[in-house]
Amino acid sequence: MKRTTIKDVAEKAGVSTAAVSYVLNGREGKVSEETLAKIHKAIEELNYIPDFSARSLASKRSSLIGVVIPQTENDKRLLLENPFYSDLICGIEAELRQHGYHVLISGVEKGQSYLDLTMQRNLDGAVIMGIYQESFYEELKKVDIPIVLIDSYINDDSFKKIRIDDELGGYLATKHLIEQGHTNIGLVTGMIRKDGVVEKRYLGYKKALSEANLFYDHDLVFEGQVSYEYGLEAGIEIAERHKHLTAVFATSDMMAYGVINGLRQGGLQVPDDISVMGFDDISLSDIFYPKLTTVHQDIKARGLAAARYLIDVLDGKQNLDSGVTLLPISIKERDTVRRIK
Amino acid sequence: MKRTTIKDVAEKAGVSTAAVSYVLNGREGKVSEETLAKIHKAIEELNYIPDFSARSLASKRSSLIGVVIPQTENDKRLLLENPFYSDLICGIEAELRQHGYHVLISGVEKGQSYLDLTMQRNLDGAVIMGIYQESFYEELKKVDIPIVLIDSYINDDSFKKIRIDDELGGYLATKHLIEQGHTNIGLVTGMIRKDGVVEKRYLGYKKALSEANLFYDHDLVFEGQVSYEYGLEAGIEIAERHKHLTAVFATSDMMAYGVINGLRQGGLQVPDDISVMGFDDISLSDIFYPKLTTVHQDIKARGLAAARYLIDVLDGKQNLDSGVTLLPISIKERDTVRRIK
DNA sequence: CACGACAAGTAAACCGTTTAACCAACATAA
DNA sequence: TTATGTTGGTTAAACGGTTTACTTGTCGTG
Repeated sequence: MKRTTIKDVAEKAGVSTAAVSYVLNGREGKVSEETLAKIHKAIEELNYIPDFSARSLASKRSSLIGVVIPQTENDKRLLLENPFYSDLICGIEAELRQHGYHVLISGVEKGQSYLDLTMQRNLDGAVIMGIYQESFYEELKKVDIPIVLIDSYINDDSFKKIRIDDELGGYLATKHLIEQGHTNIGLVTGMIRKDGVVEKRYLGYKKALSEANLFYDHDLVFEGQVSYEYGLEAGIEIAERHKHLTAVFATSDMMAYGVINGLRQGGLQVPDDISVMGFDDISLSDIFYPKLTTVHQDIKARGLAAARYLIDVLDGKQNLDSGVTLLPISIKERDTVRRIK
Repeated sequence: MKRTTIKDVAEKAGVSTAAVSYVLNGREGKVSEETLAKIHKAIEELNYIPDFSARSLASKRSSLIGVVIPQTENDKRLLLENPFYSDLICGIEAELRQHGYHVLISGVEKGQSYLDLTMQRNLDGAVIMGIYQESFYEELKKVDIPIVLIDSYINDDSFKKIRIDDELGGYLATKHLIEQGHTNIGLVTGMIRKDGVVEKRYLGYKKALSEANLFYDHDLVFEGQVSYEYGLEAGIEIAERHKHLTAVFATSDMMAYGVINGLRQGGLQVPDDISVMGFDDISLSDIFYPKLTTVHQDIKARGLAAARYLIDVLDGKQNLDSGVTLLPISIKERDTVRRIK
């Protein structure tokens, strides 16, 4: 069965294809009320559905937004099991769909470029989650579409960044623990890489310590993958070998859960024996028991902000912006941190 | 800067565009080793990246697979916060990407059709998660691409279904509780709709009860949204008004978590005061404390199977199959069910 | 009244690939 | 020898839109 095309519509309405195209694209002032009605009627009656491939070929606009999601190193699966990313996508997709855009998700192989995909598909914009090698960003700069970075602190004018103040977050979290009387505070964190989220949180931790005149002990920093599994490992080790700690700050909620379970395996109860503080306030943190005290950020709002930015730029309502949008954070007190005498 | 096209490649290699196209599409036996090498060289040197829009327009193939994710009814956000769906997507995306396909995710508005999107984007195939109105499937049948249903029990030859035996799962779960000595077993479940996953699990529950000569009491069936929130609500109510229950079977893990927390709010501890059984074994069930006893299914394998099927059909390695693939399930004993005397 | 400005619409080129149809040259079989 | 494939290639017409440049007709204005 042949596809209904713009030609059929034009014919039925007794106008040129150009006129139909104008209507489809909402060009103001190119068609009279009268022909507009005729065309709408024809579209309706023929049940016309435009072909985005053709549109994209002709116009270089695809109504397609790419979302890059970090993936595990070993198998190449998306890190979607971390609710932080699924929460983000929820916000992004909902907003984009309402504005006529569709979302193409994908991971990026280590060392691979995302440029290929943006060009192959004529992407209109992209949201990049996760942190990549420098070459990744260099490549990406070559393409001329609005791009939002979610996680990266890379200092490059080609990209919009939507962030929180991670250093402040790390600082507030640690300070909160200190205010509750803790002085031996361990840090469980991802790999501390320059210009990474994790590094900033780590710096915040150090700052709070030094401000309180507490000794920074590198042996209390447990550095590994940002994952539940590594948190578990660290928690077990802490329970076994670092019994003098009274609190642990984990730089992501998923790690904090790991830590809590690891501590429990090692015989320590949270918060009775030891306090744990998380970071992110993913949607599960209200569910998981004991309920996690953590640094709150509104993850869905962050997705929303990313989507809005892209939409506004693409609609011409906003100029390309290479700046940083900082979203607020706050300490969310729940049940895993206890004051000590 | 103008885009590098197949014409540039053809020119540089001194052949026709057709030859280049054949190479790009791996057509065997249309080009000699010699020209193949020339063309590859030209592609390499020019750093040529094909335009999928043009390809899709000309060939009706897009290398794009649509994945429909259920969304919440109130706001239109994807139900991605339910790890069941993110786990599925992990499996699907990884497999598809390795075979050169890309994944377009989207929700579908209530009452809307997915036909539009499949036609607009020339989708090569689709995976449908969630359950929709009949008209949704009717519409979808019109389009001539392989489609996999993940959740639906709809009996229609146009679709491939990849499932577990949900009734068996419900049966096994309930039987397990009965074997542990429970006789007053509540059911917390989603809306029981004909041909839905939830209904099958519910039927399994009833079957196990009647098989054990236990009385089925409709008052012990709590029917609401498949969500943590409703589980919470049900849990609270059970703790308040149904103290004689010794066990609850929740038809999804997320609901089970809600139930557990609701019970706790009502002063009941799991599993000491009451046992809880889940269904799905989402990746969090190993993390959440207490660890959930549940009906295990390999969710990622299910995603993988869906992706594989599409790939095989599209590669011509397999015929369209309107049958059902059943994946195995088993009872995963963890810490939320306790034997009673 | 002549002029330009504007509104409404059209014709046709173009976007980058695929692919059906065709062709030449050479090998093979009858 | 002639018909018959096969191999390796080309040409050019789609595919379904968008958009530039152009044509009309109408109106306001000096």
